[in-house]
Amino acid sequence: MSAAEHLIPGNRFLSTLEKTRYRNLWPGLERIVLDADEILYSPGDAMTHVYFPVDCVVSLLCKVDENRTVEVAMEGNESVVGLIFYLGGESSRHLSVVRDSGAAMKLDIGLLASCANSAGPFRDLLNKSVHALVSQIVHSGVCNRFHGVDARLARWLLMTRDRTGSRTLLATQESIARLLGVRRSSVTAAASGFQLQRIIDYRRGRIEILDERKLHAVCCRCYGVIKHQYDSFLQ
Amino acid sequence: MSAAEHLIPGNRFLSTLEKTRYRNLWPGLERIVLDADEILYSPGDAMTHVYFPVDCVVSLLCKVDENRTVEVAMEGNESVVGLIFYLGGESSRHLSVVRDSGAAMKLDIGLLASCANSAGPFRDLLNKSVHALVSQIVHSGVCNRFHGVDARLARWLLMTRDRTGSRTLLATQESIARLLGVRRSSVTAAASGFQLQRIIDYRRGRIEILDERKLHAVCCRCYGVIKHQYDSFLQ
DNA sequence: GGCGCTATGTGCGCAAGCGCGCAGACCGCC
DNA sequence: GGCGGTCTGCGCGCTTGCGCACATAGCGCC
Repeated sequence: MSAAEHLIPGNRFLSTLEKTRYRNLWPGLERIVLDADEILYSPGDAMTHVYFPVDCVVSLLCKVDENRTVEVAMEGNESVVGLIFYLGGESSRHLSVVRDSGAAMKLDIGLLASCANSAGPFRDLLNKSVHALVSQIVHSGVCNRFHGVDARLARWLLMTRDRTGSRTLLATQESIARLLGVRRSSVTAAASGFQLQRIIDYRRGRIEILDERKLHAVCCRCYGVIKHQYDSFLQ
Repeated sequence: MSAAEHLIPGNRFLSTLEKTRYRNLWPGLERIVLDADEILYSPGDAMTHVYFPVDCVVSLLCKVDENRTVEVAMEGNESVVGLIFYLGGESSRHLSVVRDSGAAMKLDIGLLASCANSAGPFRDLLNKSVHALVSQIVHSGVCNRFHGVDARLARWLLMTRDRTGSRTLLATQESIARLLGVRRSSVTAAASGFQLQRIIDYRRGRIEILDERKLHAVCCRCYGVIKHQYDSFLQ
């Protein structure tokens, strides 16, 4: 079984690339499993690989102060993790951590660089991915600044759902609060409200989305804007 | 007089590029003056040029709602305006507006693309510029979310100062408030405090920085983090 | 010199969210 | 079955910043 057959239902970047019949990358792709809380890149670390998530979710984090580290972007099956911070040199300046464990394709950064070296569908897709991630970062920042906790929690749930492909998410209110940069009790309040409206159901670190339509209604437009950026060029 | 002689004391990207003896770009560079409030890119517009600011300042803006549009990044002599949003295709998805009028070098995007097509110092610098801008966007977002108006105003003043090269800035409290995404009276309060401490002096749209050291003390670390990203690879 | 526009100063009530602390509830495990 | 750790519910006072409105002051212009 070739690498291609593995990844068709997996990472959307690779699926899209496949349609262009571009195959230089495939011999270098290795399927692995990423565990939760695994640190992919840490500021100053040499970057040796990039990752194409299949059903894991990776958080791009930014340290605020000694006890706060917030999520500035969420990467999953639509993304190439590590790409953007590879641009500036061999080392990362940012922190990427696996939030939900799952499968991913791993690629040596040397092969990535040599394939990206010449113009073509691969480089085009990489550029568009950078663009989309930047848009996500912009809109996350704006959303976190101007929208209430309810809307942000809804966006977070929907974005996570899209990336794992599952209506059931594993996350405590405490962990969500850390990522959103709010108090745990603010998440409790929002989540309790959602529970009452039968939008979600949860118990001890397990959240189930019951009514996606209502979730969209609570959510701000940021979700749609971010999603559209990816959908516009990915399969 | 060649283009080179013009730009040595001007745009830091071009100055840094000049040291590598890379000169393919120069025939295409045209010195122009950008006026305040000029819109360089608007969502959906075709992008035909990029700009290397000399002493003008360009705001990258994001629309929040009908009556709010906030600044997500500030670009000046350290930057290549338009680069990042050119990556994803021929049209911009974001809004770039000239905030402070001044000189800039203008370059056709076709020439940019053909020069960036082959590996070399130019492409390296472009990549690092993208990286630095992304870092700026990340830290602006975090700063706007977690830090008080005082610290953010101080950061904004220092960043603008760095880009214009002048201790005197032209901006009303109203315009600053719109960019920071806060009420005008919040800016008034912060600015009045600074005035009392003899950090700045202002009158009707004209702000003078009196004591840069004190301004640094009020400011959060975000300023230094963002600045370091650029200083680490630019002359 | 006076008019008018625009920039700045200030006050008020209000809402969201913070930091803290504690109580209760759930679940795994021995 | 009982214990302990973790996750969730909730209450308290407090700070920051919002939205609005109105008063004053500086500056350009005729």
